[in-house]
Amino acid sequence: MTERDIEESLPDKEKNLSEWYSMVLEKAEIVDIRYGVKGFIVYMPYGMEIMKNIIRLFESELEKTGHRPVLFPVVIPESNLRKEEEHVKGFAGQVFWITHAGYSKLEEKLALRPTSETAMYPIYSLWIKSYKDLPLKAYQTVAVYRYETKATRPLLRGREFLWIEAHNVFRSREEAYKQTLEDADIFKRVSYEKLGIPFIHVKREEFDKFPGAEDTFAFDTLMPDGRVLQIGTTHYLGTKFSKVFDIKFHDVDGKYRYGHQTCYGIGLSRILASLIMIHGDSYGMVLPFDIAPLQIIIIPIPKTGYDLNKIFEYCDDIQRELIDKGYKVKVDKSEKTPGEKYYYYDMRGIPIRIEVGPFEVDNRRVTLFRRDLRMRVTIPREDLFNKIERLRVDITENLRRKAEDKIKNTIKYVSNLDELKKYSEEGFSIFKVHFCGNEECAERIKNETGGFEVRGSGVSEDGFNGECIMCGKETSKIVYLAKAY
RNA sequence: GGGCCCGUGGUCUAGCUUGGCUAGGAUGCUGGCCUUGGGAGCCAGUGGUCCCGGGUUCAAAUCCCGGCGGGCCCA
Repeated sequence: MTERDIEESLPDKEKNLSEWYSMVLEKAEIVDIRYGVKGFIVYMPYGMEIMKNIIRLFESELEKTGHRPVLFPVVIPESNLRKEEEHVKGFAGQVFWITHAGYSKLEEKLALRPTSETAMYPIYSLWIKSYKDLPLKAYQTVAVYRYETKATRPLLRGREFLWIEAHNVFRSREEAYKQTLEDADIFKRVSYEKLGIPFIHVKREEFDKFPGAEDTFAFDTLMPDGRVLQIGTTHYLGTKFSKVFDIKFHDVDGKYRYGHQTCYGIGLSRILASLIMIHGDSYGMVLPFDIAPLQIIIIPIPKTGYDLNKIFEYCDDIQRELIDKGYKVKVDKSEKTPGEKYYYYDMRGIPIRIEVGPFEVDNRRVTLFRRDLRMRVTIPREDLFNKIERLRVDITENLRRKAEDKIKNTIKYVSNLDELKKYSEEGFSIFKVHFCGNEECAERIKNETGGFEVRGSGVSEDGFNGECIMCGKETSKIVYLAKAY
């Protein structure tokens, strides 16, 4: 493999993440931020193609695990939204309300769903009669609306964002709890394995739970600036909502019981943002093979005095073979120079490029370039398919491994604030500490460490006895601390 | 929540402090020539509610007030 010095077209991602991110979104044509309403953005075709591929992966896993698709209305009557007390309190400040229609004022205000519990559960109550109707597992892929008061940022924090929400009902607490683990497993199979986005799986502290939940579990990933980003959550709701919305079933023993519920949120917009920021480099995006809307681009390289059609035919032949094998392949025959095409497809993260000029045609060879490592190799034409099969796996694995090493190497256990400060200055950005569980301590930690937040305790991680890093109280609870988006 | 910066053809931007010329440039786009192994070059053409509203003034992209939108930093 060879590598040359090539002019970069973006600011250094490590030094100036914000600027880098804005430029990639624009240059790679992911989103258009000029819609003109704060917190609302337009997904451009290329961004939406990637998004749809991400969605397909999650939906496929959800359906494999018995979830069925549904679509509930975007509007929620005020009276429904207000039924579960803690839930309302949690969202009250960020609900968009429809108060008028045409020339008249609505008798009852309608909320744009900030999340769909209160839209779905009244209907769940009608659907569920018997234990035979359980478990009920359903999901929808929709946009939700939250009037964010913090600064909005494209894909990271919007007032409208895409997610998948699964809402399940079970006979028992045990079954529901098992579901929260299945949710984590789905997240691992897609986010980690296919997208190469590693995450820490944590149980949020009492004071940090989803409004109305008994327990909240979250998936936090790491951004290149050392801050963590919540990209998914799953909640055990217990019977809090089922009691309020009357979701009860006739059990085998003839008694009526309330369903145990879970809900699962997959932050699609944020996952796309993570994908861009975690894998990208100074030439733009780098996409894992399986979700790239275009996986292989073939660039013909004309030469004066050499029959261009011969080159095109060679390209077409390669394309035909690879399409037959199931890849997404294009030949760019436009009249732009090869160099300009390289920049274009690099920016968009196309995993593999094939270059075909007189040299390749005359010697029955192909030149391959892999986007993730930016390396070129020339191989015999017959070896192409096998090489691509190998790269398909290698590229995604390489991206995943790099991201995983990064998150693993930034986690450090510390037993006091001085240590935290010291290691933080040395570049560590996620800390494990003993923590008593009190919100006051969490507040003090945040204030005294320049913004490190309690993110919760690692799920299925072993603990040991120690003292709360803030108040010194004896505890076996260990939590993650990190600065967060 | 607090602070700072910004808004000019499709895109990026000069001009604004010190009000006054046909709003200048780059890029893109269209046509042509020439070219093509990491963003080529030349020629011609195309493209503007200077974010919105109000005010000051003989005169506002420029000054003042308000709004909307975007970005950055801090909590």
